[in-house]
Amino acid sequence: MAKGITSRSENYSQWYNDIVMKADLAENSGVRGSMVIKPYGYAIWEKMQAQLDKMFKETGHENAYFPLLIPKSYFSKEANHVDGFAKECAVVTHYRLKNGSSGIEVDPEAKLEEELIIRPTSETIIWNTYKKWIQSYRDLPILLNQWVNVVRWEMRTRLFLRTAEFLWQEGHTAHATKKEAMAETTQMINVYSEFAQNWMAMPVIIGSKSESERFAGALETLTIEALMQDGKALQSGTSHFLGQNFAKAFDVKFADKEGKLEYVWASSWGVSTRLMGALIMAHSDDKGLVLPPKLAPIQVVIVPIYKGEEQLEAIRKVANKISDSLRAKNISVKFDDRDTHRPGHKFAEYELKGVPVRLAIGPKDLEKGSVELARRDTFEKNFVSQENIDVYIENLLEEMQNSIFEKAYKFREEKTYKIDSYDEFKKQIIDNPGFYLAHWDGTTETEEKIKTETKATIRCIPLDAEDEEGVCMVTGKPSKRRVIFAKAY
RNA sequence: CGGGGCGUAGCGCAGCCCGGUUAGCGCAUCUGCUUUGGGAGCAGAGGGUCGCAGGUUCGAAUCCUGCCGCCCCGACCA
Repeated sequence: MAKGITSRSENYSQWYNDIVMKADLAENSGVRGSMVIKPYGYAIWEKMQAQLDKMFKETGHENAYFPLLIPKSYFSKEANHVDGFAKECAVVTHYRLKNGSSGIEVDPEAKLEEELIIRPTSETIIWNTYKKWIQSYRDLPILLNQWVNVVRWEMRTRLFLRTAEFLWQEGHTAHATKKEAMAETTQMINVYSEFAQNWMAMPVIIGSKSESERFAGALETLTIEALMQDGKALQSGTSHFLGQNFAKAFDVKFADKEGKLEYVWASSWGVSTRLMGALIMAHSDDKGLVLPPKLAPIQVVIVPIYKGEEQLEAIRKVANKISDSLRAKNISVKFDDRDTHRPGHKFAEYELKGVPVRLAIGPKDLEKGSVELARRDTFEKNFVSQENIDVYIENLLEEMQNSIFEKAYKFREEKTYKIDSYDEFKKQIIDNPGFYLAHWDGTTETEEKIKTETKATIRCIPLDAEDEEGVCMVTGKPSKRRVIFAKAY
């Protein structure tokens, strides 16, 4: 029995919190909604970052950095964009403190002429900059990304899933044609999908957002949607086709080959530390975190079981040899020879932290030339030979990566239903949450009605959905394809 | 911002209703010995502005007033 982890069936959100805390991923800070990401949690994020960054660069993008503080006036330039973000902006109004009667206070003398907004996203400051960079079609495309923190003053926050300050990357591209900007938007949602599925072992559905769920200022929002173990959907990454909205707002024009002035076409795309939440909820169990091997900071841990210094030394020799052979294959290993904790404690701890493979080496193994190998995802344990164990583990990690994906995929398939009756839908979405494929008449009113009555929203209109003639489950009006409804985080 | 709950040791809590010696318990920490193939045992030790400010009282963690903070549920959202 895991010490102090609430089971999923008992209280899912408590289970989630317990994992985050007990696996040492993050904790709340003194500021509501702002979290401290602890070393182990940050190590996972770094692995995600490294891979995504590589994929961005492989698709021709470069990294840059734009400032944290954005003049308030920039926000008023794109009407939809302001509407979307105005309610959740942190605003800097002063630049100095002083000693007052009741301690340190804001110096009223030091009021800013123009207030500064702490970026909730960077379209405005970036397009203000692009204006200076773009004159001709020869300056295009611009393909930039930045890894930064942003602040959105959310009313209710949850570790990783929704925090007031979060880490993310935001890509911002500028193109000469609509076609190219659209292609970029699609390319990047595919990059996210590939990352989610191949690295996070998390199946996702690619789709476009309905108008009401679209990014503020976008003409089209593509999304990857994943299903969590409680049957709720998590939007895990988005890629936006911004049309010429920001170019118009910031007056960014370029001369095309004929010398005609045209507005620039844009895309933006991002994933955040919310992916950590997705990773946790997609795979973990009542014993703790389950990590796909490709994102595990420690892939193999070796726990010695010994009596006395002499035996530990003998085990250390074997452990070092195994570690060296694994590291030669780029597999991360930790030999935990702490004398302050007993083996059982360590076993539980590494299960909690989701280390994929655990080796235990004791006197029996020294005799037999074996090790005890336990895999985190299935809890299977067996004794394997020390001979060629590096090859064995290399294959095993790959198998686990696949098997974790398969499990999540199977779960999603089991929780995906076609539904045609609205009455049935209302009942099922509560009793048996999951992805519901239903016909919808395409109107915001119907979408709104469903949201009010069931709390379910349209997660996306899947890109690969087959055409299927049908009628809207609410209004009976004609529909050409099914969309995905679910309750969402 | 509306509804509910809670602030007592690093963490989790009891005590408060019904005021009364030195404010307890579990986990964690420290020391020592024994232990080590699934979260060790025993013995001892350290650690508190009882959220803050007033008030009532001979006496306040406990009663009263005000303030602050946090958590949960809703509206908002990656």
